[in-house]
Amino acid sequence: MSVPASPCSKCYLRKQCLFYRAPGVAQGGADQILASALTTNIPVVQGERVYGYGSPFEYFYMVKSGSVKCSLGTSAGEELIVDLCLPGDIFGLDGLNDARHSYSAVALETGLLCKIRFETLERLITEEPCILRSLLRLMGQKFISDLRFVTSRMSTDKRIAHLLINLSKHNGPNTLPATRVRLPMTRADMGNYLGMALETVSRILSIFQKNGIIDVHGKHVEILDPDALNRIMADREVDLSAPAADNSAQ
Amino acid sequence: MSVPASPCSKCYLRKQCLFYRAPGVAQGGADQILASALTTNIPVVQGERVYGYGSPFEYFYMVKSGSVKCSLGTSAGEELIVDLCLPGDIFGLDGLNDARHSYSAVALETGLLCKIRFETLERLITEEPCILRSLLRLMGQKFISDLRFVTSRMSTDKRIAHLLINLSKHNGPNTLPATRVRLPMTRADMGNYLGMALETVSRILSIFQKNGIIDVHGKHVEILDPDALNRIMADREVDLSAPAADNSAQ
DNA sequence: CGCCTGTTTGACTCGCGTCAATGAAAGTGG
DNA sequence: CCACTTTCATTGACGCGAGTCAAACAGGCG
Repeated sequence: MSVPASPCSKCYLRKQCLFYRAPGVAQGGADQILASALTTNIPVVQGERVYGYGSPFEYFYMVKSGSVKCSLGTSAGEELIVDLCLPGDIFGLDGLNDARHSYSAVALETGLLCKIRFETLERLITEEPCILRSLLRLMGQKFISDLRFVTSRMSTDKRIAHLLINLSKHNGPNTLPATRVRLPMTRADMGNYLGMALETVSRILSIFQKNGIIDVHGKHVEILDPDALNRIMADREVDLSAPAADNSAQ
Repeated sequence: MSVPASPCSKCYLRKQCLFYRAPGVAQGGADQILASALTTNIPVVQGERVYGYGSPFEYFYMVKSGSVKCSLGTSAGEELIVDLCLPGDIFGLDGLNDARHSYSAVALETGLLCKIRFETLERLITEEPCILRSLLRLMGQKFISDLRFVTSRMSTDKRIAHLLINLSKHNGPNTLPATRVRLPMTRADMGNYLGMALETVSRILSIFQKNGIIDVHGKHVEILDPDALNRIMADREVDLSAPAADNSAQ
């Protein structure tokens, strides 16, 4: 083909990328569509706001590296983090119901984003119906997030276990091994996201550490006993009262 | 026109109906599209399951009268009500991410539903792009539900106030006045939906009643002091310790 | 009339939020 | 390179909101 290779054809996330893996689109065709519509590798630094509440809705974004929090603001000035976006995740869908964003999106870590203009995507959908399927499936995924169940039903230790397991599952082959997790956010943000006080986050991480389940150093967590984490999350009895590891030499 | 009038042209919900009010579609055209695609006035009785977890995804539904709860099941057999659908609301979008529903939908009250086959809707989108806008806006609305904020940040009395206000706002001109609310669900379901114990629901309703804010009789609630409800929700100090009304004769 | 489901109310307990103080780490300027 | 400031994290003490357990009550239905 005489079409120039899209920048996505070598992206390490291409297998999980919404736009790239649109089912039913021949790869060459998808590349062509992408090359014309996507803006790739947009750098963002930690704390940078990608968009704010009420700002005009123009793009869908994807996290290529780093992480992004999407949060909802209140009249009292508090925030509620409603979505945590890691590499491969999409955000920006909160602008769909009117022409403005109802969340704000802030980079938790320095990284790279890709984006596609919504109008372009709409046009592409009418030209290539299978993209609609992809988009709807993607939105469906965001819908059935179990976060609401986690925050409204699970005890605080279960919530932390849940988050740790989720983060470790998110580690791809190109990143850390599944037993090493980098917490992308502060304790305050974790608490906000999980619906608990930041002190509780810290306390539970300490308890897990005392029991030899994990090893915490700031934002870096080593999962020593994944089974224990799973047991905690699965509601089976786990004794979190007595230290299990011989940390006495410390 | 020789096209027969669609059953929707006289529906009392037509102004808020997703399919009917698709913007940019000439009314006659919309009617025609609807007549061919919608199944209207499907009766459901209280407790009837419209679809269950894992059942094949075929339709989008709309509540015409009555109410429907959408809930997520857990391995332990509990349920979590994630959506409460009142007349004019859409449900069924939980089937979008794969070909099966991830929620179950159960009628809370006897009423009528309308439905549209998803495949048909997909085809209509490619023929009439403005329907895509409608659908996406609708999905966007579901996204930015503030329920997560309510359940994870507000105290239990605020949550109840929030629900009562929402229900009263939902009363259309054809239904009850804004000061009269019919609770569509049991205390247990309310608690489940709002993330609290059913006893707490009952207790708070009683407290509101003692303070002369509402008058409760089973599922029927008369809002005596809407301002007080709004103040409770808005975090301003409201004294809920002493009875304000002269109910001593009771 | 008794059964069953749903509601109300009380008593008790405890998980976790709040307040507070200290410690560690990271950024800032001279 | 080292003081200073600021942000972030940890740990303890304390109290309250709300869950759990339990019992009595109301209403609907066969």
